[in-house]
Amino acid sequence: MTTLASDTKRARTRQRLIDRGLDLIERQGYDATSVAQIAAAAGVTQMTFFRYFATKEQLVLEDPYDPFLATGIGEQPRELPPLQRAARGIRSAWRALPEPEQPEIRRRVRIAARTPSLRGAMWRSTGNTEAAIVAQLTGDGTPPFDARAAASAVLAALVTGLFAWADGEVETLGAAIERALDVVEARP
Amino acid sequence: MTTLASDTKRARTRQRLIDRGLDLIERQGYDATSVAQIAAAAGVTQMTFFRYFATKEQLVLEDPYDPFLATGIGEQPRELPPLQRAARGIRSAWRALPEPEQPEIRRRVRIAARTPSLRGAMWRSTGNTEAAIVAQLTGDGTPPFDARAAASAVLAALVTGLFAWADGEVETLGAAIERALDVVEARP
DNA sequence: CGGCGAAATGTGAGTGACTAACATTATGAT
DNA sequence: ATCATAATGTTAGTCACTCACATTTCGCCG
Repeated sequence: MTTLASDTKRARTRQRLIDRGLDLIERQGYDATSVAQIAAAAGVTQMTFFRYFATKEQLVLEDPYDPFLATGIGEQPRELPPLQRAARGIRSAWRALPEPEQPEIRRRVRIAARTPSLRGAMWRSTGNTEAAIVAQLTGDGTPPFDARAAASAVLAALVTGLFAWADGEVETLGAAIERALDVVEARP
Repeated sequence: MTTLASDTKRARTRQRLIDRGLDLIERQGYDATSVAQIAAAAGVTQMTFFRYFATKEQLVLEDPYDPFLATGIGEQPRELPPLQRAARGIRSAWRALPEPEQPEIRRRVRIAARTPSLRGAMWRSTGNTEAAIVAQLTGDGTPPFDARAAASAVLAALVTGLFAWADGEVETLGAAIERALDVVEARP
């Protein structure tokens, strides 16, 4: 069992699928690019593609989200309503995070932003993060209904910010996130 | 051109597809129910199904949303931040609306809430409403980025409320919407 | 160094959503 | 009764995705 070498090969094949796949999709569009085509471009079979990615969507939607975003919520003052606690918590968690490698993420997000079917899928892919936020909020005593409403609202704003960033509307990923959170946190 | 009579037949076939389709899906689950099965149950061909519904999703997702929800936003005071304007506007538009026929909507929403692939599709199906809200907000002078962030956040909370209602967690549709808006509007 | 075993990949057949071109039936107005 | 048109059917195809089974690759151990 040669874990190291085979892991290396696995990783290489996987990366080839991603590189060739994103290339093709950027050139032709997501819907116009077939899995067979991507697999062929990576020198591999359709079947192998599906051994690495359960669906065609997942090639693009390596979710840029992270349940880690929820970790800052517990530290927020309890007097704040859940929406503010979530927003502030995410802001502080984000600031504590090292800048992620943006070029790859940006390719993916730009594709997702331009492909209607993927915009919906993106929403679904935030499921883990949403659950983590909800768990933090309910742990603080927020009723589940309110926790879910607040978590989904904050994440929706974040996704919107991501799309704006991928479109070049905002300079940096950080700026997009901060601004999206500003909108959510704004007080009358 | 017998518009009236043929429209009647069209409407009947369509309704048969909806009734039989929702029946089957409720019993077997969305993924386990094939279009061919639904069509057969409605005494019709697969091809005919697709002449009435572009996709299988659309049988369930006759969107319960309505761009009409955006109409109340213009009346909100300009000093409010966009998130509050959107939430208050939707609240007043909703109150002005006659109670929709809930049983049918509830069937659909319950199915959507239980089917992961449909949860994502539901998000996409709010597109029209979101655009209407964004238009209202930008018309009031809100920058597009902020308008989109606020609109998506409010709608996300609304969808969450809808799901809770379909799950029986909240008594009435109206209560679910009001409460979701409460969470979004809450001030620190 | 030669073969063993597991990981990686391939093959072939099948299902189900969806599309397009073309043929057929049904229906209501004249 | 007839005729245009709406409604439906037929057939054949593409593409995402699955399953069962066969084959290759490759490091490791005797």
